[in-house]
Formats: sequence, C-alpha cells, structure tokens
Amino acid sequence: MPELLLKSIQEKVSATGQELQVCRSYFTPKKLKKRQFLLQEGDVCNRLAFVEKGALYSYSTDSKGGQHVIQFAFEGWWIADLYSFFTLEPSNLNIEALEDCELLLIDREQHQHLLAEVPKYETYIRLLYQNAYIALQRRVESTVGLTAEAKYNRLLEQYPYIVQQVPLNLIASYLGVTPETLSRIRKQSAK
Amino acid sequence: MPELLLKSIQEKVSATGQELQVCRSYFTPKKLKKRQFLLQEGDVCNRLAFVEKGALYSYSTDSKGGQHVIQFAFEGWWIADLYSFFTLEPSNLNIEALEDCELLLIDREQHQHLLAEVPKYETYIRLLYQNAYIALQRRVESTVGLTAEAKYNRLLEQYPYIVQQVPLNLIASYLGVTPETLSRIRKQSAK
DNA sequence: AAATACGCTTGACATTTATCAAGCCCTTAT
DNA sequence: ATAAGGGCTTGATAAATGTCAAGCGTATTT
Repeated sequence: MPELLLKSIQEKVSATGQELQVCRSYFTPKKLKKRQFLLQEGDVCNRLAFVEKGALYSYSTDSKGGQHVIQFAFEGWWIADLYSFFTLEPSNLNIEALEDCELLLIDREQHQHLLAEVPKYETYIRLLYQNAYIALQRRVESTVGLTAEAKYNRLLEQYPYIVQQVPLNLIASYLGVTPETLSRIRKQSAK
Repeated sequence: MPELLLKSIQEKVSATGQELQVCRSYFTPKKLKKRQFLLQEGDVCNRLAFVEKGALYSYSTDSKGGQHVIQFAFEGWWIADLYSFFTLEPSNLNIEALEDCELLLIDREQHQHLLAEVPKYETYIRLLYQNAYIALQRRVESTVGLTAEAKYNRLLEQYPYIVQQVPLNLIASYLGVTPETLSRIRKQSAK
C-alpha cells in the first residue's frame, strides 16, 4: 500500500524511490479515534501531522468558552500548530479527530534533519507552505468584509466537500458565525 | 549602503558574500510614489516585491465598490499576490504605495532560477513562507469570532506600529469593520 | 491664498447577527 | 429497549455593526 504521504512528495518534487525511503524513515504512524486529541491547549506542539486517513480540525477557545475553528485537515493534508512548533511556546489550539484517523508524525528534530539531508524534502515543504499560505490568504479575503451568507457561499464554491463532511456547527465556527445564523442562511439559500 | 534585502537573507540563512551577490543580481530596483500601483486588479502578478523603503498595502474590491485590505507591507517585508503569481491568473488584488517606496523586484523566471541555483535562497524563501503563514494564521484566529473591539485590541498588541503608521480607514478595512465603527471603538477604549 | 480632497468623528436609524430558550430527530451509550 | 447526548432548526428578543448624512480640521493642489 503506497502511502499518501510518499505519493504527495513524489508528485510535488518527483523524488526518487531512494529519497522517498529516507523521508519515510523519519515518520512514525499514529492512530487516533474520533474525538481524541492530537494536541491540547497548553501543550507545546512537538510534531507535524500528515493525514493518511480520516479528518481532524484545530480550534481555539475564547474566554467565554466559545470554540473557533482554525483549520480542517482531510486525507493528504497536514496539520499542526506551527507557531507553537517553531517557538516552543505552549499552544492555544486544540487539534481533534473528526473521525478515526491514521496519521504520520514527524517531530521537530527529525524535521530539521530531513530538511538538511534531503533537498527535495525542503522543496516539498516550501511548496507546502506556499500553497497553505495562498489558501489562507484566500480565506482572509473571504472573511473580511463579507456578510455571513457570502462567506458561506464562497465556502460552498471553493470547498464543497467541507460542507458535506463536517458538522454544520463546526462550519459555522469556521466562518465565524453561530450555528443558528448558519442554519438560517441555509434555509434562505434553499429557496 | 547594505540593502535590507541582503541583510534579511544574511540573517535568516547566514549566506556568504558570494551567495548574496548572486541573489542580488537577480533583483531589479523600482521606485513608486505615494498612491501609485505595483499591481492592478485584472493584471497578472508577475513579480515579488521586497520593500527597501516605504510601505504598501494590498486590497480587493467587492461588487459594491468596497475596499478590503488584505495585507500591509513595511520596510523589510515582501508583498505580492502569490495566487496570481503562481497560477498566472489575473489578480483580483491591487497593491498600492502608502507612501513613496523603494522596492526590489524579482520576476517569476528569475525567482525559479534563483531557487534552483542558490540552495540558501530556497531556505530563505521557505522560512519566509513559514513566518508569513504563521502570521496569517494568527490573523485568522483574531478575525474569526471576536468582536470588532477585541480585534482592534489584538492588532494594537501585536502590531502597534501598524496602527500608528496607517490611516484608520485602512485599518478598519483590514479588521473588516467600517471606519465609523472603528472610530467609536477607539472613543470607548480611550476611557 | 483659496479651493479641494482626505481622514476622522458624530448622530440617527436600519440591518445583521448573537443570545437564550425550546423542541425534534438521529445516533451512541447504557 | 431505553436513555442520553449531539446536531440541527425555529422563534423571540437583544446587541453589535452598518448605512447615510453632516461637519470639522488638516494636508494637498491650484
């Protein structure tokens, strides 16, 4: 079974079998059941996670106990709190499994080694950041200055599968509105 | 006069004088007067800009003519529409000088060459993306699910100089609120 | 020096969205 | 099989924010 991770690296930087082997050797698998946590608020994020199977999401908690979804991660995506990962400061994010997951993890030291040892891994990571940054900027564009309805419609256009796979209350949180508001928007749009 | 760009590369990846020379040779300087555009909506973004002096900002325009500020760029920062730069699709962003600017530009082909030719440039760019991504994610955290007042206070904490240097109507747009709302928030906070 | 434009503020009012409370369906746990 | 909880919807009301209109000071232009 060719792992998604290796396929992802292969596609983006056409690494050789040899290089892929080396990369793979730095990762360790981990399984997570639905509702289990990969990272909890207050802990330092010590590893990057690649999603082989399943789905996760990250969120912060505000002073009033409200949850704010930062990111979803489906099969073939990465997830972590990069801020905590690089600064070593305690994270204020939680990363939780939306369903049963199979992950490949790499910790800080191994990530550094791999960057130095395999130039194509560095290129892969650069491209990853590049795409992640672009996607995030598009999210900011959607978020700032649009009505709740417009934000929802953009999400539907750009990431229809998110709307299908994820509970609506989390989508509401991702969009920065309450579940009630999202429910009403959907009722409107249905017409 | 040691340019900021070279200093930036030097600091992040400790490049040799030789490497810096090579990097520098790929960039071309450009001056922009206040209110001039580096990129206009509808054009393809063909180059990345490093800000040696001055300040710029990027924004999109919505169907009702409203402006939404996406990013500010001060001395030592980069600015571009990466989405357009990499996809070659026409940009829906404008990039405009907030004040007289001196930039160093690199176009797509030269950027690719440099990435391939100078490994430390690739590392530099990777770190750039990394930091840009982290900063943007923090912005998303601030944007989603906070009141206008809370967003403004976070901006004050994290980037006080933005609030000092940039007209309030642009800050309002950056935060996703109207200038009137921002004005009232500031009045409140003043107490 | 006068005229103009820009940035900011304020007030009155409209609209959007949040909050609180209740109920329903469906899944999961006991 | 029953109970419990999660996810979603709906209604009534409150709070936050937007819109429109006006005015004022300062910088910029002519």
